Amino acid sequence: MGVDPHEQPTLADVAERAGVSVATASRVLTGARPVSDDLQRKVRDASRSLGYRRNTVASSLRLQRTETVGLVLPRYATSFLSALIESVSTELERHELSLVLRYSEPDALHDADNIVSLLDRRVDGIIVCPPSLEVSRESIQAAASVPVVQVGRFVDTDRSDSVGLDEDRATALLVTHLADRGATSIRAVGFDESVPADARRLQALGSAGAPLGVSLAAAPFTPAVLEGGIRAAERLLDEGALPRAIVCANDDVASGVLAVLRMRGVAVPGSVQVASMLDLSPGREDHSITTLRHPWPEMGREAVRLLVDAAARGSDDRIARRVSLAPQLVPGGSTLPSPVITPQEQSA
Amino acid sequence: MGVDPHEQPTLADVAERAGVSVATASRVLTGARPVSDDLQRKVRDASRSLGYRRNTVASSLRLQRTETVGLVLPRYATSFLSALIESVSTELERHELSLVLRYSEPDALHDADNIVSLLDRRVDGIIVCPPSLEVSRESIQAAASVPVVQVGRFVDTDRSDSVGLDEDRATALLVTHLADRGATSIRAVGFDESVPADARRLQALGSAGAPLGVSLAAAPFTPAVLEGGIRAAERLLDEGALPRAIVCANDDVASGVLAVLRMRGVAVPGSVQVASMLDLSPGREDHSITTLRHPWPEMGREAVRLLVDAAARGSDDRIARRVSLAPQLVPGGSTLPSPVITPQEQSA
DNA sequence: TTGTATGCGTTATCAG
DNA sequence: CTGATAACGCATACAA
Repeated sequence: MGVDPHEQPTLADVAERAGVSVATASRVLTGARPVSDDLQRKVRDASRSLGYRRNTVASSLRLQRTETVGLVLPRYATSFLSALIESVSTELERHELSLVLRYSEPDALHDADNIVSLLDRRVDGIIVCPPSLEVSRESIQAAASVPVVQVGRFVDTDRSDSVGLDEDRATALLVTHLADRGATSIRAVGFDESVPADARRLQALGSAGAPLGVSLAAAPFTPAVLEGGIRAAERLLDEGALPRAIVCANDDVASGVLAVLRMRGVAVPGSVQVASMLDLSPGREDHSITTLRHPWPEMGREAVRLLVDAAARGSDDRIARRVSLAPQLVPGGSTLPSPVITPQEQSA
Repeated sequence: MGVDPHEQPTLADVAERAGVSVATASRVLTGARPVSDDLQRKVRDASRSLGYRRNTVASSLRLQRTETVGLVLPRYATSFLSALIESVSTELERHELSLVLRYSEPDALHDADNIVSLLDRRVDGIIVCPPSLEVSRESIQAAASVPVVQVGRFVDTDRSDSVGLDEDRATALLVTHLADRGATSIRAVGFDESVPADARRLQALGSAGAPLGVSLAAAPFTPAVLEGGIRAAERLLDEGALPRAIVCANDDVASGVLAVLRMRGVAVPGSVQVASMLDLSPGREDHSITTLRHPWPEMGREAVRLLVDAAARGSDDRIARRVSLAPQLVPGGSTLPSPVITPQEQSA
């Protein structure tokens, strides 16, 4: 049993060196049970001088716990999610937990495979950002043996906690921002009414505007990309009836709209204000467009919090908890800097 | 030994059900050694009917191999790196390897801690994007027990492979692009000559331009952010001596420069062309600025390739390999669409 | 407080 | 080809 310098020393090596049993060495190093000061010191010295490091694999096998959490993300939204990855990672670190990351294709089977494979690794919990609704239902069922929390969307399951976005509140935030700045009519660009999520957003825009006296109309659908914004803006200009505000599906659409309006000499935000409902580059600090930013860092933190809590509580009384977070309104140069003073207020 | 439905079945359960020894069950499931067709079928049936899944923790302990690799990223560059994370993850998946992710602070001790902690988890290899040069030297020494590959920067170590960027080639690409489009003078904005990396880039700009008859001058340093670009452009305009081309440290600086030039009525790219040396939002397809994009996906792939290869070769004859990748020139609206026809060419 | 012995779930060695 | 058994490295029940 020569001490090969390239092999990691084991607890047995430490114990031998310290002249104690492995049990004692273990107890000193884990702090699980009281050990006399004398042996305590001997073990620590031995450990240090050998450069001992606990083998977490063996430890995991024994403890039936890996101190590891799996994070499953949809592949095709990667850049949005880097903030989420980082916050989850940071928050896990605070709990001495490791993060194993996995991407899922927009495909049910692969998604479930992913979770199963994470379970094979005996992760202590899973955070999943569901790529689609029906896909994940079964995946999450599959993971019933460990706590799961969903983040980013709500999926109809009563076996897992979830943290999502309060989209209606987000919409109201944006509409109020525009109304405060004098907008009396909104045109929505880049929304597809036949897609449930978009339909819901349009609906929310409408209901938020109504009490404020803001009318809403959806522009004919164009794709939610730069070119879509350009086409929509051109059509709007040709029709000749510009609204006081344009709300776009995301930043790219808004960029397109903005470019066309300015090129054609329309003052933005002077005569028309433009805003986006989805910030596409959360890492950047480019305030050219007023937009709604998902609170990814907070969502990550919250997800970890739920997970750790669920793990601590054990599997009894598993009641699904839903946490809603409001997005952040990031004011930019495409809407007016400060509220317009209305005539009523002036006379007051 | 009641079969608790909530406990994962073990190999022993499968063996019992199939009426064979655990050894045989293991052989069937791993395919390590030949087993008679009859027993093979029995074991598979038993495994399937029990929903058996191999416990990779136990497997790892036995095999002294976790099929896991660690990825260490600097925290404060997160959004740039999401493309790297994804490509590394995807490529690892092809090799049935799991990714455990960790962020490092710009701080030597923490960086080393990170690697040690990964080693405690017995990862089979480590990919690290070094936050700073001297920091990582020791960290990488610490990881001598497993293969390490550095990605994104070259650190002077002859014990690890690395994949980096061919910055000089990148610079030449950009300068040629500008020269082809009629630029005869370049002003560099947002570079700090006292920072070695920036000094090197300026030098590269100069050497690339010289043979093409392009002169280079650095503008007085302003920070490499939007405001820095704005201030630099204003100063340039006040001096009254505009160059034919402006090369900025990154996209943000370029945005600032662009905004000021256009606001003050300077035609871009008509009279002045503007380019950036660092694409800040690789996820986006916004072609408003000509820029250089790091080939993150390719770098990730290459890093995994090196790692897997190193692991296969074992620790003998560890000669450090360096692979350099050229960045991609992404043409945008801030430089001319196609090369200018020079007088010589016209007369030819 | 300390030591002995056992098991976590797999895989590999060694006989048969 | 198959089976019994010994590790892998650690943590704990139990005995002292």
